[in-house]
Amino acid sequence: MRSKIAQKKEATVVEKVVSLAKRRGFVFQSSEIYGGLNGCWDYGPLGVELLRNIKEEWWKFMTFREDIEGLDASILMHPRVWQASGHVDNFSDPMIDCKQCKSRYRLDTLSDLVNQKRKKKTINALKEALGDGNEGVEKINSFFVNSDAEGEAKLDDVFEHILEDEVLSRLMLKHLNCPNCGNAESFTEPRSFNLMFKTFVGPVESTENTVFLRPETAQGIFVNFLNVQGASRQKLPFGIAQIGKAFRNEINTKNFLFRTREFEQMEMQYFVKPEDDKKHYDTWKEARIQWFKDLGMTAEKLRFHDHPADKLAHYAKEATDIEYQFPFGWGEIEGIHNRTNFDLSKHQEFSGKSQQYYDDETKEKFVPFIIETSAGASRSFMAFLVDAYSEEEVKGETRVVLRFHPKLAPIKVAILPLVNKDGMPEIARKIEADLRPHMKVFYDDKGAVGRRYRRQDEAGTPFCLTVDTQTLEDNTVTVRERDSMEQERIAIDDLLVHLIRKMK
RNA sequence: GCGGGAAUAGCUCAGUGGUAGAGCGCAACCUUGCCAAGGUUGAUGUCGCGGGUUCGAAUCCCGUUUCCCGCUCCA
Repeated sequence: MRSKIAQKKEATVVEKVVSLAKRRGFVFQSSEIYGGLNGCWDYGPLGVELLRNIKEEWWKFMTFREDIEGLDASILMHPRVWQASGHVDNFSDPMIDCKQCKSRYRLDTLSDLVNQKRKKKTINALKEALGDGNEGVEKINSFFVNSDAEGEAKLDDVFEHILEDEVLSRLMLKHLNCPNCGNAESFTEPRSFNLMFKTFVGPVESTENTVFLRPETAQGIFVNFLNVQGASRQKLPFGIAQIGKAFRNEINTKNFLFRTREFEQMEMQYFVKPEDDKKHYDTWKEARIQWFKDLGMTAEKLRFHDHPADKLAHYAKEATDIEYQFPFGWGEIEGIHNRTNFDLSKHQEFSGKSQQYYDDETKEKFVPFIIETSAGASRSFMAFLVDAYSEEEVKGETRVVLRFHPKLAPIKVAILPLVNKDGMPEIARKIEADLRPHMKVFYDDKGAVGRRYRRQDEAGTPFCLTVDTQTLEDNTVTVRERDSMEQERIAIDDLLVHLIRKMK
């Protein structure tokens, strides 16, 4: 158990990182000069490099192999896609909250929590409040008359009908006490929590022109399954990888980049024979956590969180999250799911187009199973950033270092003339020009060299090259390593090879 | 969506009704001799935003936005 002091200290780590992120140009708040936009963030000069490097490493990991193809699907898709996927239906349920005890209820299941006696009392109270001859009362009476249900079920039926009526449900909720805490008049207005952003195709804002910003990139892969398979002549098992933005109209945003309304996903959907699902699921599960470790993320701060069978999503047979221990607690950075043939079957059903795969060996047609690896690029960014952040005491001063893996570091090498004279700047500029085509470099000749080192530490630059007096004599420079602060002398001619080797 | 806290220079913060401040950072020039510590000069604020009270508001009141924490939610 963590103490309050420990929690407080941990909380400040996020604050420090947010502060550093802004100061050094990793992350800015969106539309800051207008007061910001809730849950949206912009990646600055260093941030965009880090994010690109993360995505680049993922892309190479996924597609530099024989059995995975790349894809970049449109963000806007046919609205039927989201009906087939279940996103439209599953997330349009109106909800209410109890202001007293903070319980949340789905309006369509609220009836189950209210007993007969209470229902009767509530309906009567509603009718009384409306008054005789009122339209609403007549409507309620017609619910009774038209209900096919018998006996007690009839009351349930009517109660549910009232809840489904937009006007009557609001009125009835005023007479219904919270099933949990029993308080009266403590419900909020019913609200729909559809997580998808809507917009319109074409200039007319009408229902039939409504499309959604995708809430996940996966569906773009699923609907292109046969296109990709045919074009690439792949055979099962094979995967499709995609990186792209997705949008969810979250109720609450939270924890810096962790829960945002616009975010980026790195998804790879692996299509397999149904009987091989377990094997591939296990393989990908291990491969994905190893990826984070190989890029320097602290192994002790990574774990699996397997979803128990009774809490699986409607499409999943088996699921796990890769979680990172953020300062605010464990949080998912990637999900690995066995999605079965749910998605392709649904699209087959809704589109009327066969999504079956023909196996030449067994001469069988079937809808493949899908093993999904779905990583959050934005969340990974935050995890890598937080994980890299460190402070240490050096001669009584605090040294702030971002210990990025060299592959992820926004700037790979800083080139520093020790002093701005004796021809050192000229040599340093020459080195800069030679290295720049190969990697992101930064030239700095301002102020004392120690200060320049520290500035690079804060940006996470793994190597600093310093041109000094000895350079003038033997054409070597010092290569200063970020984490150890140790230096070695390397001949200028060997620099490129040396650095590339160091960055592996 | 509910409750609590916060918002003043790029960052960290002081400023309880009377001229907008400090440290660090940043920029220019000088000086340099390997880990943020020399010198000189300089820039930067609608005190989150909008109303109100007041002769006068960063300060008091109301609203609002954003961030953080807790609850809730997270297919």
